[in-house]
Formats: sequence, C-alpha cells, structure tokens
Amino acid sequence: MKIVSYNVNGIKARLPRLLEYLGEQQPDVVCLQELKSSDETFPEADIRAAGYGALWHGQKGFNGVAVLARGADPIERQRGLAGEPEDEHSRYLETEVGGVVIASIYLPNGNPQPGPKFDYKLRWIDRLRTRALALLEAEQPVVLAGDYNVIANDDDVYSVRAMQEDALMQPESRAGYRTLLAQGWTDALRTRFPNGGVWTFWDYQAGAWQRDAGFRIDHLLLSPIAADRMVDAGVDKEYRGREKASDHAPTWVTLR
DNA sequence: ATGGCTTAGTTCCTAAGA
Repeated sequence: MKIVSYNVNGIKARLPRLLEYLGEQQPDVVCLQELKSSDETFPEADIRAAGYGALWHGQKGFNGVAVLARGADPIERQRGLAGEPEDEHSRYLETEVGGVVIASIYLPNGNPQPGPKFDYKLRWIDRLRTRALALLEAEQPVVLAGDYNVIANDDDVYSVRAMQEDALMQPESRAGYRTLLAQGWTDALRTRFPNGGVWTFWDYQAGAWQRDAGFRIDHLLLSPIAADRMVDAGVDKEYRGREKASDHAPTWVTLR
C-alpha cells in the first residue's frame, strides 16, 4: 500500500501533473495539500476518471486538503481540528481507507515570525497533538501525512544559516513537532534515511532546484501498528524537475 | 547584500507561500 503526501500548490494549475503522477505511479492513497480551490471547483470528475475516489476540504484562494484513493471512496472521519471554533482555514481532513486511518495535514507556515501567524502555527500544532493522542489511544493503523512546515533537524535543510530566522526552523516549531513525535509516532522518512540529506521542497526562487537547495517538511507519521507494517519510504523527486511542477515533490511510504 | 518565482483573486497589482 503506497501512501503519498503531495503539496500540489494549486490543484487547478497542477492537474495535468497530478493525473500524470497517478497514472505513472498508481499510488493507493494520495493526501493533497494547498488545493487553493473552493469545494465547488475541485476537479472531482478528472480525478474519478483517473480511477480515484476523493474527499476534499477546500477553501478559495489558499489552503485546502484532500485524500484520494485508488479504486475506492475514502470514508470521512473528521474535517478540521477542535479547539479554535473561529478558525476557518481548511488544513485537516481525516479519513479511513482500507482499514487505515489517513489524515491530510497542511500545518500553518508561520512566517513572518515572531507575530500572529507564528502564534497561530504553534496553537495549531497543539491542537493537532490533542487529536493525534486520541488517535494513538484507539490503537489503529494511522498515517498522518502532510506538509508540516517544520524542518525538524539541521540535516533536513541545505543551509541552516539561510533558514535560521524562518518560522520552519524556530525552536518552538521544532519542539512542537518533537513533542508530537514523542507521543509514539514514527517519522517514516527519518527511519528510512536517519542521516538526513533528503529534501521534499525546493523553492521556485534563486535556482533552488538547480542548486539542490531544498529541505524536508513533508512528513508521514505512522502509529505503532502502521510502523510495524512499513516496508519503505522515499521522495519521488523527479516530479519536481518536470514542466509546471509544484515546489514540493510527492513523498511516500509503503505499508504491508 | 539583495532579490529572485508561482498561484490565485474584487486580476494589470496584491496576498500568500516557504
């Protein structure tokens, strides 16, 4: 079972690239982030024609998450996180596919920091931790897949110096992510590549892709039961180099 | 030291991203 996290940076602009990816890789589940699409304009027909059922939680202009499943319709469990009723950002969609709980997560970027956007990021991590703990206590296979906007370790970035003032690398961001992991989650990519040096994002600017100046912020977190079933994990890096690519590459884990 | 690129939207500039 190949489960993918893919920040598409606009589902409309990325649709040809996404359909190409589905056709070539035939992943079983794809968690999408940054749809930048309202619910009404989500390209359901094109995705269904490619052989995938879908659930989506859209928002006009920015944010937006979805879960696609090959030859199946994901079952909805929850959209949004508790704890901040006035929060209207579409950043969390929890589903079940083939007996596995799978959530698509788009954690706030938090720049500029310090400031209200960074405070929101930290609160959102707290809210995610509350939900994640409840999922662990249910003792099911769970995959929390998404763009976490956290560079967890110094070897997860091409240049610590270049990013040291960024919200993605602040001690508070890292502490939030590590406290989440410490509940008992397995960072699939970190398990596969314990020495780092693996990127999932390359900026559009300053020739970042050509210089391989990237970092790892797209993560797949596995509950203990899911971690026991892990076979492999990786990044489908070549898709970042294609025409009209997203600035993120599809990041994946396979489970028995 | 700076700026650079892409997407979307009250669209020919601005916000947001990371």
